[in-house]
Amino acid sequence: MAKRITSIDVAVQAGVSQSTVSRVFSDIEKVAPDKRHRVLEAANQLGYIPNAIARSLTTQRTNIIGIVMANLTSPFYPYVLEKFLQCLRDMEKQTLLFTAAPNQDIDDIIPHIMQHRVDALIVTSATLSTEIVDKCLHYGIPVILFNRYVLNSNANAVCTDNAEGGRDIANLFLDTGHQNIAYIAGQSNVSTNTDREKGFSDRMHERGVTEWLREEGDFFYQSGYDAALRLLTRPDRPDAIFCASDNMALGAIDAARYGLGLRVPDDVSIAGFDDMPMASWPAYQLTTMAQQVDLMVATTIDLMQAKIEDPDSKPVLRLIPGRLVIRGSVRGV
Amino acid sequence: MAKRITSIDVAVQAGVSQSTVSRVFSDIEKVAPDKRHRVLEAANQLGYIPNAIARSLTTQRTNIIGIVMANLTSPFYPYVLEKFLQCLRDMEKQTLLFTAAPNQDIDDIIPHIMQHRVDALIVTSATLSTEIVDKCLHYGIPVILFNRYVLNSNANAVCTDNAEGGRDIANLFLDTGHQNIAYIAGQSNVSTNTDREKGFSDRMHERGVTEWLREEGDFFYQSGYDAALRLLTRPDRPDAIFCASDNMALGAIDAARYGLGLRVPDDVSIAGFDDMPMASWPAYQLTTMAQQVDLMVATTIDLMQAKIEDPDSKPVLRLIPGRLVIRGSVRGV
DNA sequence: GGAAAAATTGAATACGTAGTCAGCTTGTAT
DNA sequence: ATACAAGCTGACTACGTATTCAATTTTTCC
Repeated sequence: MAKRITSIDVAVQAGVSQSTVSRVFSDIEKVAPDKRHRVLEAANQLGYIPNAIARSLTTQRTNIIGIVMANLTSPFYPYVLEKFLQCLRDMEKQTLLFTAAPNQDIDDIIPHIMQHRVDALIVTSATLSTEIVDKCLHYGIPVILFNRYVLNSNANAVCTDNAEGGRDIANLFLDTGHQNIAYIAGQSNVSTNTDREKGFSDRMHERGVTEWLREEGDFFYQSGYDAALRLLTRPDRPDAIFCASDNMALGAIDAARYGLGLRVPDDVSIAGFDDMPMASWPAYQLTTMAQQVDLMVATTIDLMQAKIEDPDSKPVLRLIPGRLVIRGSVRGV
Repeated sequence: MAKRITSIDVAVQAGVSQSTVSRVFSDIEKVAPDKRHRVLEAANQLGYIPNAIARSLTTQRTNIIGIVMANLTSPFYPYVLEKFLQCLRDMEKQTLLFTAAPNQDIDDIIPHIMQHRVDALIVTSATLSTEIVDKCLHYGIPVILFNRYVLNSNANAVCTDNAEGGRDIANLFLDTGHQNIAYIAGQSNVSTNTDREKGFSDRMHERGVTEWLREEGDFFYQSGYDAALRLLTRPDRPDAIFCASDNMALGAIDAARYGLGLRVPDDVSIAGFDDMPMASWPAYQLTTMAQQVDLMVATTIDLMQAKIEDPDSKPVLRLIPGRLVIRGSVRGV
């Protein structure tokens, strides 16, 4: 393993000072064309690659963005991650990715992240305590929550308008004349679930429906499958099920079809939430409330940039409307 | 935004030297219990968090592993990524994640990665040129290819035994009496495809079959759907299709069922490769050659560790056998 | 041609930590 | 009581770059 080449080596080789080499590579200050050329030549010859570590130490910027994720196994989040990676790559930022261990509190991994002095932290699918957010901000690390929000927190947040989405699905089922509607919840302590359920419930009440069936899952396929089995084997079988996630909706469809031999949507209508790629597959044709991921990601990046540039800006919650995507899993549309 | 707290601030507060603070946090050298206590107290009081950047600069280690991925949208790789993240987290390593832009050569992003002086680089779903691998090694950055290999390269590689898997699928179809077998290829310049196809072809020849149908896809769902449509609308309709990926196999199943009203496996048997989570869903019940992801990831990490500890160790290619998972999409088993 | 302005350059220093080395303290064996 | 070892501790420096400031060179404009 060879000696590591530093800017000083390049400087010596090119017959200039280390400052000049630095200037050539930071590309901001002016350097005379001939010297620039000599430096680049020397750098190329020696195989010099600037050391981002050392650079970060002096500039107090790492150009690294931390992303906290869970649930990489659900197909929705990989798509989100991919979008973030694309955006950040286009901005010449690097991405440090973190997941929490199954029973690990997200708050506990934040100090690890902070050691690396990321320029900002994007948190998806997990909620941070107000204290830890404030701690990050105190250290000058902006925090942006994606698809989560915490009231009275100092973190920026970008979120689908889950309540509105829930209302829309209630409307959809009622408009198409469904009589016996059920809801399959995700984990009931997660805001994405509670908001969707709240919107759904409110609209149901507004339109005069006061009772409906409810089962609880965990956002994943299997729980949707199981919950749907429970619902659809009842004597008062529902004719429509709103699932708090596409994952569960796909499980519900499979439960209806393969578990019980029912037809979707003839025997039971099923709607989901997210619009993950599989929702459009011929096998499912899931009618669902799409999250506008591209827009959400872009908004998140914008908020992040704004907060990096003006750390004192007030925290913002941006609600992004969902888009109802009508496919074939709800009858009567 | 407050002043950044450094080890010197802690040292002053605790009435010790900066060295001692460093020793307390690097946790290797001995420090008298009372001083250690005073340091920790002071650190806690001031909200001190060690600066990993500065640490990396002196230790010449970042504790960061780079991972290069493409195809996060195919459900197989998120699972792989999740496993890597778990393993690395357990080792107290951080993960810097990179994806290539659609038409970007992986070789071009390596310099960006090297700037950050990652301790090692894991490359999945992309192939590196021999030159760039050597460049990484020259800089002391071990490279481990995951599910890819390059002959005569100096990179370590961990790979499913794709050829053996292809042979096994050929055996499966022939043993169960299929007469007219087809193959749907992934991109034909990717080793995962060519190896699977080579194994499949060889075994077919060995067992006296010299001709079969072939279509080409790109490993993704839609291409499997389209290719299966082409195959299954032929007058000499195949009674078995081996798809080079589960993704395409699911597309093929949907094409058969929803595109053409055929039954799987009664009218056509379909086998895949990967065993991604959806393969086990009731809707598909896909018989497939499973890649032993956990074992592959663990092996990759092992090779990485070994190479970090002994940079001069010879490059190794580890073939991990696949496991045939029999479900319901192939008849006669 | 000369003065002033602009552009370029290099020396020196800061960034925050780890680790070396020498000195100090304490304990131990003689 | 003395010599010696062992255990701690602190001063100092390296890590590789960006950046400030002053010095130098070049350009511009009368």
